[in-house]
Amino acid sequence: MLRIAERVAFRVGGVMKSIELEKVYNPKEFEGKIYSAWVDSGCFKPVDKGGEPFTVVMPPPNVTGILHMGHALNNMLQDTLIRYHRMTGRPTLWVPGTDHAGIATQNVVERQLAREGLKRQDLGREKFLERTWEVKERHHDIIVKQLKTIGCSCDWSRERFTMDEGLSRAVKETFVTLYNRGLVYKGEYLVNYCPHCGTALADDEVEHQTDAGHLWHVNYPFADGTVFNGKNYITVATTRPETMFGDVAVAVNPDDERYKSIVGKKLILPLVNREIPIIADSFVGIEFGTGMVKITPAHDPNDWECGKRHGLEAINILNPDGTLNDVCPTEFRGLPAEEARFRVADALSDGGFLLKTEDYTHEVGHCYRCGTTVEPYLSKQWFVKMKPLAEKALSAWRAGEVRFYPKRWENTYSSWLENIRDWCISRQLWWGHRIPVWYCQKCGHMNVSVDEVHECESCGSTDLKQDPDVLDTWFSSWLWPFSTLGWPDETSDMKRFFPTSALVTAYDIIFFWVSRMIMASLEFTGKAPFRDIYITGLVRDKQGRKMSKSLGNGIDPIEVVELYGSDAMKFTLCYLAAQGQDVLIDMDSFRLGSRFANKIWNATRFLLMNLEGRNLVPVERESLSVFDKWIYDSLNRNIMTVRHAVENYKFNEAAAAIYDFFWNDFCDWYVEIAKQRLRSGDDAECDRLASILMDILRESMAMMHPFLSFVTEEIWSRLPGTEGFVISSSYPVWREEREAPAERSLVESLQSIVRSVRGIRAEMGLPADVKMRLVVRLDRKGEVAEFVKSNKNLLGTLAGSGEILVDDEGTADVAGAFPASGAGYEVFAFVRDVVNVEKEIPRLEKELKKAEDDLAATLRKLSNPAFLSGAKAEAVEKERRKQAEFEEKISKARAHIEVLKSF
RNA sequence: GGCGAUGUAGCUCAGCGGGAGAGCCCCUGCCUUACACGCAGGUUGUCGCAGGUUCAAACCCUGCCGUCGUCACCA
Repeated sequence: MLRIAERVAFRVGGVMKSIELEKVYNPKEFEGKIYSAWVDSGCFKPVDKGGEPFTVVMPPPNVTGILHMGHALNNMLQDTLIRYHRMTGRPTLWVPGTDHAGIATQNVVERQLAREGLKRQDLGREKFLERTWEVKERHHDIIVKQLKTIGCSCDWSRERFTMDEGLSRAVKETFVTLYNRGLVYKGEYLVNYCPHCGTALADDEVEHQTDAGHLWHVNYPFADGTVFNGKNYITVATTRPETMFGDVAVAVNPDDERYKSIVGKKLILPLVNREIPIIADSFVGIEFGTGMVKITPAHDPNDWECGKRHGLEAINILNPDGTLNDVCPTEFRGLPAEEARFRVADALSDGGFLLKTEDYTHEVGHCYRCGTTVEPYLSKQWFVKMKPLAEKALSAWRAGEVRFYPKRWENTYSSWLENIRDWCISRQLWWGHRIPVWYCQKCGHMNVSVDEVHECESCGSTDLKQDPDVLDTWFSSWLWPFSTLGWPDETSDMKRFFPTSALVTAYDIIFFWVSRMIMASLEFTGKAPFRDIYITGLVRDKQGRKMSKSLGNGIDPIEVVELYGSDAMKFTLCYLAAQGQDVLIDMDSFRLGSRFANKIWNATRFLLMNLEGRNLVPVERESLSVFDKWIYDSLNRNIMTVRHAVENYKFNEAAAAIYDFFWNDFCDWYVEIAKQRLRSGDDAECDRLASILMDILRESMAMMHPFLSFVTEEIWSRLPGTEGFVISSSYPVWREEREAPAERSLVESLQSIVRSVRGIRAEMGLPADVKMRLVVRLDRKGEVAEFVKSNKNLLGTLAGSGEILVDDEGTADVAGAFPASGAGYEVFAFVRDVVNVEKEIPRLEKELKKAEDDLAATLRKLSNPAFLSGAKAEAVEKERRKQAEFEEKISKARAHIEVLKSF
């Protein structure tokens, strides 16, 4: 990268020298250096030029590990947005940060300890937390390094961590405020409990899987010897016989005619000989199983609700570690539930209580962090009352304050909010925000306070104990968009950058995170935290499978950078990131971006080589040739396409437009044409052309910068006439004066002729050194004819032909020449000796057939009175034009076939 | 079971009311004064199936089939 001073010297030096670029595009040479230069010059910080700010807060990666491809996709798309908006002149802020990821991080540390044969209790809370902070620091450093490696232009001076002092204060503030508003409460409820992690989980932290299990049919005898249907017992079916020790009733549906007579009777619970009643409750399905359900309020959510309705006791049969407790008969105490299940079944069988055992697959909840089967478990926990919060989030969405891209995710969002249940926020973990509640050991009062309490506010006792639990990790994440900007303080960042503009995240955390952020933000700031929500697809392998450690199909983003460079990765991901679509990739996919970056590099190299002896001049619109106007028109169109695409989160459309413009229009046509013009020997013309080439190249770099940040910056630094960094330059704008439809049409005609001639060459297999004599017959006189005539040399170069006659009178002798045709022209190549008639006639016949089919379709429409009266005028007009075109094609093709047959 | 997505060239996918597209792959020539990570040319499709709406449907509607994702307390 050249320093700015050197570049200025190029500019004022008058006559240019050739600027040499290394022969090979080697991103490793400059990506690191450029990133440092950006950071050093502070260009990731917002610059206030007066416009409306554009703000994004980065979804904070968990400090449990390192970044995967999903993070790379996410952050690279954000970077593209950020760079684009920054270049449009808006004060642009991207806030980076990381998440402490409570349970996940704690698990990482506990796994480490386990390898040393230790448990967290062996270390004690303080030592354990020290160790966790070390893990956090280590992963944090790796994550930051990775984000820098992939080029994220976030403002590192504003980096945050969910357990920072400021954010911790925000968490406490939130908890206390919600408590005071009656939206946080403590209560004894049946919660999801992971015996492995030793903590309660929220409903959405439970993943349901289909597990193979059994359905045991167990007989419960009547207590009073009642005989019912010829038996002195009834049968219930259960998937979890071990929970029978917690049974307090058997329920039937009140409308179940079969059992009306036995409701109220007592049964004997086998193995423990406890009496339980038969009750009627409408939640019982008449159709399912025997129509009888054992009721275990402490271990099943339905039974819990049912028990509450009937005032039944909840008997907890489990220890916190998932083993059976002292309520159970001695022989089962201490056994893990899973093992106890079979032992109890055996015991039931031995006692003659087991009627039968069936195989049964059903949905079972598992911990989303460790995969252990989750137990419904009765315990005292803290909850957030969600309904009032959800209402606000729903109305904000209905009012259009948040918008999803793609829109369909709104269903996911709204249906979750509409069916919301209270959120269990206490976790029996050590890593996280300690619940800001102090229990008075004397009077039992709960002191809820942001600041540490030393004296009970009720009785004044100093004997206080803080709640040992911590808060769910999402209880800090849901504040992220404003806690990172300094809330609850009224900071200048809050005033300036909140609410933020866009959120980019994956769909798997819409519930966990997106909707909760909206709820928290509305509750505490009164505003939606962001306007646009762009939901990315998931990164998958080429077979469409999720990338995972266990499958070993993951791709390390850093390896991609090593192999292809950050630009190649970002461009490829953008190119593949169709809105709402998953991104299927393998390592080779990134060759797309790599090839493109290489193309840009080499095109630049070529153009810079040609600066030798040139004197760069201002580009005057009036002096532009048809080709010049055409390329500016192309650039102009693409600028509009890209701007529109980025502003609507259509990254793939933007990337495709860039690719198409730079590779096809610019390199394959404009630069190829320029090559010939540069050989003219006319210094003034060459100076002008070199200036235009530099102009287009410079503007292209700016246009492409959000997508290929490093290579465009590197090239920018080598181009004459550039100042500063491209990252801080202005995004190109569409300009009306650049529109050139007439010139576009002329160039397209010429392109079409060139392609026809090339087609003939290729079909004939003509060696490069054989120059064909050509007649180009134009159907109409006028501009096109003049244009082709004045570009005969160019046509010859591009198409590889010798002497060319442009015939707009239709008089040239073309006897024996090989024909080809397109709209408005025919070309005749004098290549009789090498024509392969056998091969060519079928090809032309195929063309003819296609044209005939097209014509037939067009005629069908035009002969349909309904079409003529019902269709828009333009549509009818277009069909007429098509008719003429197809007829022309047909007549030419027929003639050409005759010509060939005569050979 | 509810909801949603998706089915277009061998592969990955754009297009979403008026002439079937891209990239990769494949085939044929070319190391043409940047790029073989290249240049030029070419092949390839009952646009899942069946109905309907419309002058016109890959595109809108309905049903079906396939695939995937999500939510859901049925013992």
